[in-house]
Amino acid sequence: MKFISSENPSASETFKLIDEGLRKRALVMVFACCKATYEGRARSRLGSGERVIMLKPDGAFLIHQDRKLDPVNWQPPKSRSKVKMKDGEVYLESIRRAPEERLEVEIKKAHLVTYYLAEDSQDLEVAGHEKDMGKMIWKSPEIIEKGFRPTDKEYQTSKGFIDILGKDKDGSLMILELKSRKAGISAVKQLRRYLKDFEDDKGEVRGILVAPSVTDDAMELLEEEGLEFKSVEPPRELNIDKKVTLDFF
Amino acid sequence: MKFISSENPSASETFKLIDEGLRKRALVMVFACCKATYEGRARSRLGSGERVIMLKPDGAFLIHQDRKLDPVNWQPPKSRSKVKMKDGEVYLESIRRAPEERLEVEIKKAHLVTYYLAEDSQDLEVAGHEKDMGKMIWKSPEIIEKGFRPTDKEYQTSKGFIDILGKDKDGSLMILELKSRKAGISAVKQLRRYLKDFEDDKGEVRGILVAPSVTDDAMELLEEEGLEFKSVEPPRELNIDKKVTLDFF
DNA sequence: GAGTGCATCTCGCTC
DNA sequence: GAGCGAGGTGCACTC
Repeated sequence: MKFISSENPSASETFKLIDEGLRKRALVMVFACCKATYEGRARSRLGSGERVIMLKPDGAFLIHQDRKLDPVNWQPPKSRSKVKMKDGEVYLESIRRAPEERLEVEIKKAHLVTYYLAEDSQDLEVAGHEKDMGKMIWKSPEIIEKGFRPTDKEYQTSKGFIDILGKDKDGSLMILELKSRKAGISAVKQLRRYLKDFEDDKGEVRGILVAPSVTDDAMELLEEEGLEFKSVEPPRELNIDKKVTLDFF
Repeated sequence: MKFISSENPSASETFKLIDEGLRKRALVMVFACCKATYEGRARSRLGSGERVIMLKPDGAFLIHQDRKLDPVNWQPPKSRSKVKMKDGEVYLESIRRAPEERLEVEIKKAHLVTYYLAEDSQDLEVAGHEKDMGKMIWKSPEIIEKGFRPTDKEYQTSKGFIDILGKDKDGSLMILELKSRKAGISAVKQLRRYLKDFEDDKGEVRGILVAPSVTDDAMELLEEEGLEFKSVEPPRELNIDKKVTLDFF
């Protein structure tokens, strides 16, 4: 028994099915004409229309319209969902604490109510973000240049964390700012700020922006500031043995 | 006829229903055991498990697990969704251009396939973000202090945009940095950077962080830097006449 | 189409 | 629990 579904249920059937789904910690889906109000970090109101409502067993609550990728209203996991009947109408309520937030949905007419007992133990494997780049460079510093020796990662300064700190073959300090996608002007500014923390140092200090590419403005500013750019693609292998790579970074 | 639904459909029924839903520009929902691979800005792989798949008429594509608020895999609106049959199995494919991204889903077993013809003309009304604060202060500058006269909004500097620029009752320049939620240390750093652009000015320049509250570190840094904090809650009225307020900001 | 910055960002990590 | 930074961020807006 993977799911229970009811087409065009009455209000009391709707209530019963949602309540059952919540108690069984199922994934509840409701296609209905509804209204919603939200009050918390902001405040919002959504007039009547037909939407898909999703209540997940971890407390996540989503209302999806027929457009956009993001839900129009939502509550994050660990929120507490309830279903209620009042004056013959079904209401959904989701409350979050810290910050205090409240989402209320008035179901005018439910078209289809379903709950699923979804079995899913798989987690997503992803590759290609900044952390992977860091691991790769830490393991194979010659990607940056011959003779580069990284000494620190996530090195704390008064301006923030330097992704990778190291020395070149001549012993000059190298500050690496990593971006997994095209780097913009803000990445250059960030790098520039880190360099200021080292400008009193005796030896030369080099600042290198490491990214697959840069915007034109960013490249311009790099040259103005005497900073360098090294084109590096983030690694995209999914078959990495995680135990090994975690030791590296 | 609001929706068409089929319980435990065969592969060919699954294909037919999804194809029909896509052609009718309906909101298609599939509860199924599936696998997914994504390749684009990053790369990902998701092993077999039971999930809810949503295909919206605007091209948005979402795969939701029974946990988290965010979809585990997705494609944004304007992507092109297709359904295919290969070796007796149903595949979903969504392709986006610029950046080139591809999501493929292999449906091992569909439990419930539905498509909805959702009628929803309502848009969300929200209040309580930074822009609302800006409007409010522009309209009622005395919120900041008696005698404050704002002169510019979104004022461009080499360091970025200053939210509101103005003068106090003595003619000193005032730089306002707005945050609609608790401001952290980064907001203070941002304000400090803007001030540097005016430090050569003759008269006094005041920097004011305007937010409902600040973190302790942020308050500390404000005091160190001789900057000010003004506690202001973002407005939360939903009944604003948009035509009027748009003229103000 | 690219760049910039806000968001009820979410999510994961660290302290 | 709070703070900080990355993200396939999405999204609206400007240029």
